[in-house]
Amino acid sequence: MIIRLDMQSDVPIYTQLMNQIIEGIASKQLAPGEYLPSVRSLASDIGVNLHTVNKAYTLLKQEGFIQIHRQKGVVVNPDGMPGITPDYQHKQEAQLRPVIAEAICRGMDKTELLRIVESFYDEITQEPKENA
Amino acid sequence: MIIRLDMQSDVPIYTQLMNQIIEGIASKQLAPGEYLPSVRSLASDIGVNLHTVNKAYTLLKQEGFIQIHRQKGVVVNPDGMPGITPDYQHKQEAQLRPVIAEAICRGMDKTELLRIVESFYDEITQEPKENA
DNA sequence: CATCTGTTATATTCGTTGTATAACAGATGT
DNA sequence: ACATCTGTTATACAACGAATATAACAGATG
Repeated sequence: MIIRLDMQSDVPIYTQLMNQIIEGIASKQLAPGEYLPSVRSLASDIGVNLHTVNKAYTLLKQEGFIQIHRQKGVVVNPDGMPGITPDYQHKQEAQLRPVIAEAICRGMDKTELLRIVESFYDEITQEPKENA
Repeated sequence: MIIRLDMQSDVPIYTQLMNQIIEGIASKQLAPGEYLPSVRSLASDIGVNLHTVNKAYTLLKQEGFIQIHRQKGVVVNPDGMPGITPDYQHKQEAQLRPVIAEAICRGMDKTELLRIVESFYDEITQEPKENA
């Protein structure tokens, strides 16, 4: 999978990494059971420190997206993804409300907003386009 | 309008302030032309520093949600809200994609996600419930 | 036994967040 | 005139987070 980082972004690198891996799983470019690069090789590939990658992996593990095996490496959780927990629902609400509120302020129609969300949903689930 | 701050949150205070004012406008608890408390009085009300409120106000002004008049105070933009600019669309995509991707990972159905977005949209536009 | 894996421990640099004072400049009300 | 309100600006400081840089440890593998 191709990782794109924006070093100018105010979004932390480890967060960008987490987001891209999660989107990779959502788009089935990464399948459960599939191995991810080691912290050291990924770090050197994308030109960041080992600890930055390790932080992303550790957080993804805590949330249940991946498993980390001591001397075998990092693997997309073969037991499936975490479900819709109450904690997750709260996090999702905290993320969605401000976005929706701003859309309303700017005069975005409800159907228009839903259309946008739907199109992103489709865009993500339709990829595995791996080859660009 | 009632401001609720979570001092334990990892979301910066000035961001929480911006979000709540934007949601206040979206829910019509705050109308265009309406005056907001001065930086000093709001800061003392919610128990934070003057500069923290000032930062929120300054950013809201830069984005066009409010106007700041030198010696008269801060007012919700009476000329209307900012529209759907390309910059805004990019920001919105950057905010939405990770949320949608995680929802997909966790097995959230498209119609379920749309239902959630719609219910938040309705919840915000249906308030002015001011009295709790 | 060298080499790979994740893990842990320090230390350092840098930017952001939030606070704390202080002062300035213009408008308003008495 | 004068006190008082407004936003604004300038510093300084403490605390934290992000990212880097080394180094070392522990277990598995070839």
